[in-house]
Amino acid sequence: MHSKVTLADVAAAAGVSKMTASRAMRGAKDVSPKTVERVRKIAADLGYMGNHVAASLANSRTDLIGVVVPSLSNIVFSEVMSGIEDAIAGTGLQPFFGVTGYDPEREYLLVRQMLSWRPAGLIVTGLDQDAQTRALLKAATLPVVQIMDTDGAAVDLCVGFSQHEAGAGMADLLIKQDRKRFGYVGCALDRDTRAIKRRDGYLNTLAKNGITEVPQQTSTERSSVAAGKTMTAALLAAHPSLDVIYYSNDDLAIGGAFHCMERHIRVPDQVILAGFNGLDLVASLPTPIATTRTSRRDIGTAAAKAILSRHGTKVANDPLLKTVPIQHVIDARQTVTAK
Amino acid sequence: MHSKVTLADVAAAAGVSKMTASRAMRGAKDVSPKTVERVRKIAADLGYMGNHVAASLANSRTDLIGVVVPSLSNIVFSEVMSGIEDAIAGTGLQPFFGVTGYDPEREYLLVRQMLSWRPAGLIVTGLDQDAQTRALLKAATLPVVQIMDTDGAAVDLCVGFSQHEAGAGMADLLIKQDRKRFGYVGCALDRDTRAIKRRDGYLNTLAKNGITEVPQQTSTERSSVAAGKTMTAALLAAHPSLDVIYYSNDDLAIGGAFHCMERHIRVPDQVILAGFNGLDLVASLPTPIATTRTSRRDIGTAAAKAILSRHGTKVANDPLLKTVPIQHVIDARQTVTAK
DNA sequence: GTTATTTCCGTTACCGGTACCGTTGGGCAC
DNA sequence: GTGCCCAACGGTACCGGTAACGGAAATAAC
Repeated sequence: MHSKVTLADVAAAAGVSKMTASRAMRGAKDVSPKTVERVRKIAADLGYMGNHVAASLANSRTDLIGVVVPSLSNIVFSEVMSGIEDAIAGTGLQPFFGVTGYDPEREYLLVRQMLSWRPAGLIVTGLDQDAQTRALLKAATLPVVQIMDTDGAAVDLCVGFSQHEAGAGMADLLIKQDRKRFGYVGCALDRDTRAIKRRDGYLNTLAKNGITEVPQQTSTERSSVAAGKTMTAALLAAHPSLDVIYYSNDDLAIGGAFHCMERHIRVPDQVILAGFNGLDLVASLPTPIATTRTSRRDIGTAAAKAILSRHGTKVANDPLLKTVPIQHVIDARQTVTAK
Repeated sequence: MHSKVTLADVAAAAGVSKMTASRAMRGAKDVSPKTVERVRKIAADLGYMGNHVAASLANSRTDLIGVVVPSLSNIVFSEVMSGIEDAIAGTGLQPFFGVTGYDPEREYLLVRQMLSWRPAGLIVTGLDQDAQTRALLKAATLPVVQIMDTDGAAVDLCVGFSQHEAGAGMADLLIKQDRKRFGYVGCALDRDTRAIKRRDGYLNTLAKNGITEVPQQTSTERSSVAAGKTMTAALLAAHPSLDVIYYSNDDLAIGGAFHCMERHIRVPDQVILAGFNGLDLVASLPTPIATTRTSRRDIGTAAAKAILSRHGTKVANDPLLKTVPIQHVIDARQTVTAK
């Protein structure tokens, strides 16, 4: 039975002490090349497999990195995780994740459970954890990176961009297009705090420009192309004269684009549709829609690197606030300028 | 400093032994309710947080469940992970994942690393691991679930459907539409073994029906809507008379649909576009495209449940092969029949 | 040849919990 | 009061590794 082979067995078979066997397996110093080779050969023959659990307990540090995201059905978070993966590939670190479903209580339990694995670092989405979760994160002696948002106070490290400014920036850009009748479509606004911030930024900026009548179509269901389609239909039915619709994200905006294609509503001549995220997909749409490009992958990579730079360090380094650039575009199909 | 509070500290503060404190915290038997309350109160005051690493070492079993997927940029695997999450939510199990990028060598290293965490179970994508990885999985004394594919021999448990039959089934359905000129567009066929199986099923079935001339447009780049668009353009430029194009997945097919919209090629009258996966998105497309609906979430859920059912069990139960149904449709927009 | 360095390996003491078994004391039957 | 039983708790020995330190043999320095 392979999995019962322990380091002591290997050591015994090789005629060395457990300690030497350990060093040989890890490639540590103070072992002769001959011994290393012999130990490793025997380990392979015996089917020995290291035990991370014991190793982690012994040197009181794991190679785990916890990732807390609100959802997996949103491709954006997959891309963030993908960026994390890229950054830690080859470093021996293992990501493990949990999904909150935008539920603060679940987030709290998740963070607790993760912390009790004593990970090397924690990456959590957003800055709006509730009090108990924040307390937990603050008390933890490990690097914590909050991502995707910079509107608020970070517990430790922070990588993202201002969601409020994202909404405001898109509003500015839309106003410059000389439009008059602005609408809004959003989902999950009861729990997606970042979507709320974007909407607030959007509405505030419109208000500053004297635009206070902004018909909205909202729902608590989760974002999807299908929802975008039906909600656009509803909004335009009630307010046919709208010449701008801002959506809480690209999925909804794509749904809006599909609705307009079917109804032969000219986009963007008659109505500009503006989403958020800059999904790859929107660049291929037959219809030009506006969006805000965000570099999710870079955020994941930067967050993971921030943890890596602290890995092994006992003392806390400089706190970090990294703002990644975003880019507002009226036609998502325009080529991306290399940065 | 919170995180240095150990169970011994709690025990000392509560005036009980470590053992009693341990039992109190876990809600085990043989502790009086009064003591439990007192210990827990003190633990909370001290900010005590359990240590999964030590606990796992002590009782030699973890609550981790490893998930190996080839990619995260494909929404399909996010959905699988989402299904896994659903199944284990509330059970105290923690998923941790790794991404192979369709690279067998990386998969091997990943599986090794995961196994050295002694997880409660392992979920890996596909049946086509290389020899060394298979050996590793076979030797491991834990439930291993291979998902997404049933064409081949499983190491232990298996949840999925026949990729070969999926391709064949779609070919059958397309032939029934009375089409004559079949084409194919695929990406990543150098490494995505499941896509290869679908194509083989497709081509085999066409051949059985006397259709041997099947123009193909392939690429090693990863699937995307953009790739689908350009590859469709290329294929139709070379073979304008095609009246069916089968794609290796929905992303490419959607790109094809977008191309046809822009060029005013009538879909499906002039050409049927058939994808694979049944992404939610395709149901909202203005243009009807064909697809095969697969229940990714169910696969994830079933895989996780299979592991759960063995959790804690020492002996191996019955091996399992669970085939989940798939559904071929010519118009993805048609309503999904409840199962 | 003697002393100062390396090089290489072993001993000891944990890391922070839990399983297992033993012990204590109070309630109850008689 | 004696004996018995069970609830409630404690002592000990690990789980499988690694850090820290120490010591002996081999090499270098003089």
